[in-house]
Amino acid sequence: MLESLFLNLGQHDSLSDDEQSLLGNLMAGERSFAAGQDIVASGSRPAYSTLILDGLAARYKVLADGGRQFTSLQVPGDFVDLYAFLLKTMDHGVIALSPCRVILADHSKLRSITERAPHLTRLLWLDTLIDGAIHREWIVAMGRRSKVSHLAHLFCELFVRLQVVKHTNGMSFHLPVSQAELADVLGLSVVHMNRVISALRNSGVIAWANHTVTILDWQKLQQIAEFDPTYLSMTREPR
Amino acid sequence: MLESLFLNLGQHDSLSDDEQSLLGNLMAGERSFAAGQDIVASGSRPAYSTLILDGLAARYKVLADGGRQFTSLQVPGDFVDLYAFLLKTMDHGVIALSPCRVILADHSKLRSITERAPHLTRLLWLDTLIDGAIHREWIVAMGRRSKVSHLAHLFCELFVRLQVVKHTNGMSFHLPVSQAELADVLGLSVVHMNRVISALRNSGVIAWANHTVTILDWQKLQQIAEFDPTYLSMTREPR
DNA sequence: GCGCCGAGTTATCAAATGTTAGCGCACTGT
DNA sequence: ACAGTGCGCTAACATTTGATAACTCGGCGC
Repeated sequence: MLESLFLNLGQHDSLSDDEQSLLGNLMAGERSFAAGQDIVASGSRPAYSTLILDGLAARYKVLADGGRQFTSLQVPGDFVDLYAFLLKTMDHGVIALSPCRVILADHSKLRSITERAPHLTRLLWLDTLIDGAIHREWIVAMGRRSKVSHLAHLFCELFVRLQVVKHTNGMSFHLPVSQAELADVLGLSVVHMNRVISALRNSGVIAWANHTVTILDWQKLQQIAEFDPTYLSMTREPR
Repeated sequence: MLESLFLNLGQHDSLSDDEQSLLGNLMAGERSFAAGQDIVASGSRPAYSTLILDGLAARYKVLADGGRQFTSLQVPGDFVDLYAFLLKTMDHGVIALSPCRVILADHSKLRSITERAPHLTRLLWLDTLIDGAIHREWIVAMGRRSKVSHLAHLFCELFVRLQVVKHTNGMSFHLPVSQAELADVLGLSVVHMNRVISALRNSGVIAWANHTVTILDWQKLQQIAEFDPTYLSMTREPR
């Protein structure tokens, strides 16, 4: 059941049997959320962190004028709020974009991992660091890429991340979001989001229908996005 | 000499004498960089992480068309690349925006801290988590705030962060950046950056001259920015 | 079968933002 | 004193992006 977690953490360095059982022991209490439901509420002080087993979720903040901005997309094998273990208070919410199955990690058990399992601790720390690296890439995309390039970059990132946890199907992956939700990822109006999507479609590098994205020209998509996966740290080495 | 590091880490939870001496032992090898010099090069695999003792630095990426985007600003007491300890390869550069005095932390010594000092490890982890929280706030600002609000938010954030390490002077702080550099923070053209700065100045909440920002109306600046410092985790509690 | 409703799409116009160019001022080196 | 240079600032115009509205289409409940 924790296969996607093992695939995710294990891509960076090998996980010993002991570590896998520590993780198995850590994760307990499966839950389900419907699309649109809050998985973690802004302002709360959760006593556990949440791992996605299945579904798509996102972190978000809402401003006074009602504007919403997603700050990350979370796929199976991702902790959506591992940082809450040390940050304590959630300064933003996490929402299920599609029906989500999740499993919980008690903060007290996480703490005992930091006391007793340094290597596993470093791998969990690394997981949050990659989170940060993705944030930085999003900042660059929002600030200095064209909107088409930004969207292309997002598709590259999602494809690669989903591939790691075996949630791609050939050159396709499931993306259960509306154009309005995607607009809250890129920081655009819905109308302009539609224009950008049309442009990327017309360039012939992707198709997107029935909530499924198909990459028609991976080479060219990467070029448009100037995609360099270094920031995802997808190499196995001692950590 | 490590006072700003102690102020920075110590604001979140108390640092024992043992932990302070561990940190003292960790940090060695002072260096200086001139404004405009790279402190860490993109693509490198540093064997140590860098702490700022004095000066202002920034992480950045450069795109193919020459566009540059800063992804963070780093003040005294900040590790500019603590994550490189686990991420291994730098996917971006770090530049000195003003003359910088820094001190280094060997990655091998950092690793031994994770093996032997769990509480200090958690505080260092926390430091990188706050980094991530700041990134998320920047994403929200870039995506959904007006440009004036974005700039106001940046000033709020810098003021509060500099206050923690005692680098403010009343309601003023030193900000040794040109408008062109600031444009690379907000993701704007230089011309538009100038318009935004003028607008914020004309609203009477800040003054900015001789590389010194003075907050004239802290209340109103926070309102314009919708600033909520929760994300900076500035409360002292067990971590 | 019928109508409602959400999502995608397009058109039109307005506002925000970028580009290019130029001016003035303070600072610097000669 | 002088020219050169970096930086802040402004103008004029082009392009991108947003706001509003309307139309289509398919799913879904009645």
